[in-house]
Amino acid sequence: MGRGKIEIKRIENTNNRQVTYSKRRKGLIKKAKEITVLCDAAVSVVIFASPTKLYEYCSPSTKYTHIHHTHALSNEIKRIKEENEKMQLDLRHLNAEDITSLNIKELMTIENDLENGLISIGEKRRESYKRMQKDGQRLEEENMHLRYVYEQQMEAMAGKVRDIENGFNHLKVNDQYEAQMPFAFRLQPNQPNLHNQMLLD
Amino acid sequence: MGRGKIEIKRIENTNNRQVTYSKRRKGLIKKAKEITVLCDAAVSVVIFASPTKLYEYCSPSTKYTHIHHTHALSNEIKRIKEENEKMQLDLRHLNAEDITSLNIKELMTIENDLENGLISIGEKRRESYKRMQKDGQRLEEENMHLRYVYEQQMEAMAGKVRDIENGFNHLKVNDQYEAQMPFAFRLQPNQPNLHNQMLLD
DNA sequence: AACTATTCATAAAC
DNA sequence: TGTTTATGAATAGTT
Repeated sequence: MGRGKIEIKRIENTNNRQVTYSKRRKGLIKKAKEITVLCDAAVSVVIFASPTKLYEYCSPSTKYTHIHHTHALSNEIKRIKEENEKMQLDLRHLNAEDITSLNIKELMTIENDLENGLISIGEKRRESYKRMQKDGQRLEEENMHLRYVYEQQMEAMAGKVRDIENGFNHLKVNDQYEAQMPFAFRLQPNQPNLHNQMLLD
Repeated sequence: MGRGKIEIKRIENTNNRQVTYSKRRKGLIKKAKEITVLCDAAVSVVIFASPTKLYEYCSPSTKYTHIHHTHALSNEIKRIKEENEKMQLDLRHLNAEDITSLNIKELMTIENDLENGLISIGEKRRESYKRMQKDGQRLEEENMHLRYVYEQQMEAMAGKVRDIENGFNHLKVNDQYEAQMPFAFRLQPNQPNLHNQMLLD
């Protein structure tokens, strides 16, 4: 749409390319805003123009969603890791002490059996203990599954967020662009462990 | 542009809004692609139509980092999965062996302790059960929390997972996201009386 | 940066 | 949902 039809391929003339970029960038962001308002959709548009210029548009709901998700995901990942450590400690604790405790009970049961001629108590306790452990295992499995699926989310979400962040870092040449960077696409900086581990390859 | 000029405000008629959304989404992404090619710019467009439907466009230049970080994250996921598997093994070990780990030597040792009045059996046993009960409660609470927090994110991001799996540079135009919702979030009723079952004596 | 001829996107209708 | 078409919007080339 213009004085003549153009083929969609890279505009080799630098000046023309810049001019077209400015015009189309403006148009693109205008249309993003329009669809946001007209259709109640959450839209984010991020444009990196080489070499140093960035323009972006985020609808308010997108911004909120991204901030919320990013923050929530970071915290949840951290919490889950801590929880894993705790659980393992608990498990070791169970191994170390409860077994002994159980053995004591068994002994006591046997004593009781010997004294009173009863055999049901020990069996009852054993069953109860088994059931508790089974419940624990079931819950662990359930949690693991939840985490697994959740991690797939993380993969998609955090990867994308980080890409954009890296893209910004890569292109950024001064603080002006830092200021332009949409807050929505920054990972929360208070998760250094998460950050490092994620970047390990 | 169209049969008549329209004001840029939310389209209240649901059907009209949907139609306009489809058309303009298509147009927006087309223009994003065009500016990418024409002007050598990196563009990312993400559109949430509803919590469950997501469309995105990433220019090829943003693809690489995306893939890289997705890969990096999958390693982290792998690590966490292994961690969880370990825990499960520990629990199985507890189930399989500890119940039957009573052996004569231990019995003799404990018997000896009993004879010498060194052990308060009842107290130890109560502590043991209490701890396991607490552990079960904690796991259940965590489970509920995980479900609560993740379910919302799942709904919002399930489509994105599909997008990542299928490739990064395509516009998805099907509406199968709901059907592809992970099974983890088809909630099954938990055993409601776990705590009661855990109680003994 | 403006202008404007032209193509393009799309609102309404079907 | 898809197709058509009249119309307004976007913009390529010009100044």
